[in-house]
Amino acid sequence: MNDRLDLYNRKRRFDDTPEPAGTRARRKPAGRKTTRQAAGEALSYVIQEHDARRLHYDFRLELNGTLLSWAVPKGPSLDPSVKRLAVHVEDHPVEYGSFEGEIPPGNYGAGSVIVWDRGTWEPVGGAAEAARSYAAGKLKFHLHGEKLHGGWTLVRSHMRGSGDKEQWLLIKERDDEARDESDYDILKKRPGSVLSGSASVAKGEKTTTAASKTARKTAASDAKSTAKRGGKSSAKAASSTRADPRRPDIVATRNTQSLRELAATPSIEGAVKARLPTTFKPQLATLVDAAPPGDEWSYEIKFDGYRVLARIDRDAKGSAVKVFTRAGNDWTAKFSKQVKAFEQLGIESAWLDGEAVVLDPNGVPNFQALQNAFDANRPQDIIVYLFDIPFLNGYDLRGVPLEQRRAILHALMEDVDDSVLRFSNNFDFSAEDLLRSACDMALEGIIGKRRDSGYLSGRSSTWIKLKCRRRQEFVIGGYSEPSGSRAAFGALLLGVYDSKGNLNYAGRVGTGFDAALLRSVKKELDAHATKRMPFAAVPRERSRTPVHWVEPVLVAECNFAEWTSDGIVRQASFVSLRNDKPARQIVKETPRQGADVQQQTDSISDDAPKKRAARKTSGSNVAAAGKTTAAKPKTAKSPTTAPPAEVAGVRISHPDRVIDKSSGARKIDLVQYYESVAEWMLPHLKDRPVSLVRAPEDIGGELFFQKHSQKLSIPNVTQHPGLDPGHPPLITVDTIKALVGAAQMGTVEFHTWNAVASNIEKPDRAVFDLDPDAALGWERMIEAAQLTRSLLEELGLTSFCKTSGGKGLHVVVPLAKQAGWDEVKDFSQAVAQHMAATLPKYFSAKMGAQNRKQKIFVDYLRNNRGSSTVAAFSARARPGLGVSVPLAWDEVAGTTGGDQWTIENLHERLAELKSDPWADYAKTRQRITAAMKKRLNDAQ
DNA sequence: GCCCGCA
DNA sequence: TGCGGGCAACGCGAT
DNA sequence: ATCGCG
Ligand SMILES: [Mn+2]
Ligand SMILES: [Mn+2]
Repeated sequence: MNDRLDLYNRKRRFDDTPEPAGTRARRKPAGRKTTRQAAGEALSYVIQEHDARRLHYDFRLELNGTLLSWAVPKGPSLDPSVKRLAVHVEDHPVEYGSFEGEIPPGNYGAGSVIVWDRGTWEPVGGAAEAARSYAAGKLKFHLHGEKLHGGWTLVRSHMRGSGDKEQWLLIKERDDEARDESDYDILKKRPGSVLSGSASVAKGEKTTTAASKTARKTAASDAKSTAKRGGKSSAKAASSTRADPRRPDIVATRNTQSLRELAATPSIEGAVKARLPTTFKPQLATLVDAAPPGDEWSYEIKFDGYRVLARIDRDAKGSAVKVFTRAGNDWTAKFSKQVKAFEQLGIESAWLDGEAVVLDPNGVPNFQALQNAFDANRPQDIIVYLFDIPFLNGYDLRGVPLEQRRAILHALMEDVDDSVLRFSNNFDFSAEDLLRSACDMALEGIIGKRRDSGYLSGRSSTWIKLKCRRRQEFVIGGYSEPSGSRAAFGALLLGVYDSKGNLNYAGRVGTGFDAALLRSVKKELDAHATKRMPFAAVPRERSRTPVHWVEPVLVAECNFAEWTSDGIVRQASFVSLRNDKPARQIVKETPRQGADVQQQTDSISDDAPKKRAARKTSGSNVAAAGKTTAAKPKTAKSPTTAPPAEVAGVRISHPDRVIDKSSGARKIDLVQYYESVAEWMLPHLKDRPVSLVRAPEDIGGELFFQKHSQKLSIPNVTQHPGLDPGHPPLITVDTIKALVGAAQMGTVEFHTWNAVASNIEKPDRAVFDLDPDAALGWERMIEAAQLTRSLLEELGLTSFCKTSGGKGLHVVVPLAKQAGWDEVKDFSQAVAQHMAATLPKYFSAKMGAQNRKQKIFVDYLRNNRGSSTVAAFSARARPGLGVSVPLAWDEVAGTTGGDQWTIENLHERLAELKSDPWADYAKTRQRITAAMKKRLNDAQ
């Protein structure tokens, strides 16, 4: 039986998509040949470019009446040295090979499909042999397509892809058709469809695939062509049509040349002679949910990037150009390429305002890519879009209308190197149209600015931002009980079906309802109440209130900010119940990717990457006099603590709340524990960025991980803006007040980075986190720690041991702040791998439970930049509230478990200690040497 | 635990 | 006023 | 290509 097409047919709804329905592979209309090869006909070959969730190329070869298919994420390469991953996917009907068009949202594989190449293929050894080769996992063949020719190999790798997908590799054979990837990228050189007129290649027109896919519908692209047609400068065009007639506009009427002359001494109306300030605060946009009426606004695309201010001053001693973040951090060093371009603007002095972005392969600004570019120190990948010029050549232009400032800026940028510096255009469309286009293109939103406004530092209403919200239907699978005075229910539990028919949990929505809606929705919920949990897997969240299930038949339309990578919606807001669509058809809709923003718009701005907390370094240094200074060990529980209490000068709310049911420990006990160990603990926290595990209710309830300062919520912690680009400041806990303050805020665990804030790129320690298979006895852990120590010692490194407070031990290696993150990480990986290689019965260097059966996982991954490990003396949010405790090596053998000490009993140990078991830690001066690396290398 | 957005 | 949601992100390894 | 884990 040939059932290979069943899956394909099941995944699609044929009444709803323009794709061909598969006829049975072998059952054909009368008169048609049984199979092509039987008749000696050539076998067809096709590559379809499929712009689905992920852009990929479907590589298909006809054999035995169907199309064998692989998804090749990166497409084919003519370079024999380049292997391209090809994920084996289900067979497709032969007819599908000529399909080109849109697969509507909601259908499997939604997105656009074009036939990128087609022709015939010829298996080496003939068709009969091909079936065997295919089964054996190695196909050699020749292609006769319009784009691809010559010999190719598809080989099944030993690797396995996700699901039950086989991983194959697509490789060009060495022959006359082969080309070096670096000198000929066929995907770039021959984009587009080989069918019909959309083959831009035919005309030799250079078009990116993303642009060709989306250009047709975006207002932005129209904007560009309009601007292009209208003249050299769209900014100029804009101002000439929009200038306020009451104010004679000396800028609007000028051409570029004339504007540049004007720029040399911009003493125009509104400009004031002024010295160039040394610091400058940017103007920020206010979030609004609807565009204001009227045409006084011009719009720009909101970039998902990082706000930068450039200061140019040729009179300055030192370098003329400096680049600052919004918070005023000097990031000049990260923008070496851009600095050169700034120098070439021919400006004497200025403040320039813009946004740094990295465009992803689709031409969409991508914040993650930007971070990567910073991390990898690749300034050449970064493009700075400039949109304003508040100071120029001795004049303060903040009083000059926006349009005129921008016209001058644009003129100045006429000849700039646009690979690193660009002018960000504006669009004179209706905000609605532009926003829709922007959202279509998976951009974040748009920025509106009053045409006639001056430049106002800080948050203001003359700049606004309109954000894209996603919107789609969800299946309601349950609801949580209301709390307080809320009626009916708290939130709806949402789900979407996947292609296999599983209803996957997709988060919850608890807002957007008014009282009437709550009531009417509840009525529906009650009508469909069930004991049966409808999701494929129980949602793994911990709900604040109990949940109830309903049959998965109700459909809720919601809007939301975005999907998380876990398939959960963020910031969902209820819109309405829908009964026009069967629940079974509700699937995750993915926004269309693509749209080369750079080509289509040249546009830009935004106020800042992500929300960033307001600046504040709180007065943690104001030492509270007397009683609360040094930790006076207050070990025992306070017998009766009348709420609210005060500890170390910090008010403690709900002191008597039980936070650990298993031990009965109360919030005040944890707070007092931290107060009592502050003296011991603070040296481990000081100046070290910290992530917090917080449990505001109790450790059995909702836990969350906090890496950045949340607005100003935790009192007394120190904030470090700029260390983690694009995020609110990182936090350090440097004082007892901060420590207790954090505990007051529900912090249970403190996890520290392997570097200090003052030298964030140079880790000062490496950590080996020994994680045991649950089945192993503690002796094995002791032995493992000692073996780890021996190896390190052998290499010449002194190490220190502490309990984890949970199940294992940590071995910590102090290092001089010398090597970078990568080097330390690579070294620690080498150590872990060496251990796994020499004692494979004892150690594994691979994470994952199945790699650790009867073994101990040497977790070196804690040594990544931004990773953290639970700090010494931190409690753990687990039953019993274990504590991570530093040990002398000669004590290790006598330990009984990773959670041997708890917030309850640690004081006993501390009271008995004669000296700090880690007394030598601070004195240890050592670094990773080439010799050490070599020994590890040679050994393995 | 607290800030924010929404009713 | 009171409620609910957010409060990390990234590498690794499996399938 | 995507999921789950830590
Ligand atoms: Mn596909
Ligand atoms: Mn561990």
